Amino acid sequence: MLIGEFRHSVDVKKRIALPAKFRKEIGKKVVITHGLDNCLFVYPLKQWQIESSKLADLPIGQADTRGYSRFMLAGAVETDVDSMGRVLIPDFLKEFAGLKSKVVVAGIHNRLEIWDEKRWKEYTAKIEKQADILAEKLGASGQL
Amino acid sequence: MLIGEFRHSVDVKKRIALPAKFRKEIGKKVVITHGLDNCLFVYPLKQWQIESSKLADLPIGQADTRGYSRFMLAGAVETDVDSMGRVLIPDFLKEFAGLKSKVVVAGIHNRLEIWDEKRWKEYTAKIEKQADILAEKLGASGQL
DNA sequence: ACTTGTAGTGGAGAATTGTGGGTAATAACA
DNA sequence: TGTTATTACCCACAATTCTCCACTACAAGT
Repeated sequence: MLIGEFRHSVDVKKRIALPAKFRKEIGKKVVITHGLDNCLFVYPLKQWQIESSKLADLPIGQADTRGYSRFMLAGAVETDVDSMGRVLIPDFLKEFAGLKSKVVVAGIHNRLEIWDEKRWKEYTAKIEKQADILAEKLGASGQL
Repeated sequence: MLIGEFRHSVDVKKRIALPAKFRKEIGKKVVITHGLDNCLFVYPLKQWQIESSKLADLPIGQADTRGYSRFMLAGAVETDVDSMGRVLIPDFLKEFAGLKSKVVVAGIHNRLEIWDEKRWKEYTAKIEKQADILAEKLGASGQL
């Protein structure tokens, strides 16, 4: 289970160090792709196979699902983790997520998320305020 | 069953000693995460697995549930309890809960809660006044 | 009341992690 | 084919984190 929140920086060569805690669980190959809410998703290769097959099963007849699969699949890159536990972020993904120098790497169950630090702060500030309401809602609808 | 309320302090290295009473029941590994009402939840590893599997099942397609799982999962850290029964509090959690020097560690059934002493006093003062009203409400709706 | 044991706090040394840079290899263009 | 630019791999340093040990204070039992 990948959990936790870590602050790292993008170096001049567009590399981001993955937190040491995650390295064992993640392995040597990962897939980085467009995430939701302007972040990047990083899946361990194994997990990616599960996720991408879900996308493959979506009906091709609907414009919405077509668009969504393109968004996720075409935006995906398979990358090696280097010997120091770092991954290289392609330009188009770096730009998509608006990554500046400081980023946040967050573990969300079976994936990592990479956020620009500023956006992360804004997002979490918003969520914190709603957390109790959300908990209430999810509880009421039996999802929690 | 974890019950009781203990006063402790955060040392210069952001460590908090867990009450000796709880150590056996808690074990060597715990997960600390964002709690509701600005405190931190501390789960024994076993209990966490139960809680987190609920979160893992939430749909990724809804903004609400995405936000809530980020709040709980990215806000969580798995930590070892050191040989003296202490846990390390990461910066972002310490800040979230507004922990100063003095904290309160409270046992709530199957988890611990860590509160800043000042906030705890304010909160309990408020709740004490309402306790009979709350009991009434819960009784009326058949929950108690 | 004294002694013994346990619990809470603080500090120092050691190991690990994060980040930057340097060199070699590959690719592209002239 | 030679030269340049970009990418990949590896090493080293610096800062942070972890682990272990010691001291003090409170509590309990004799």
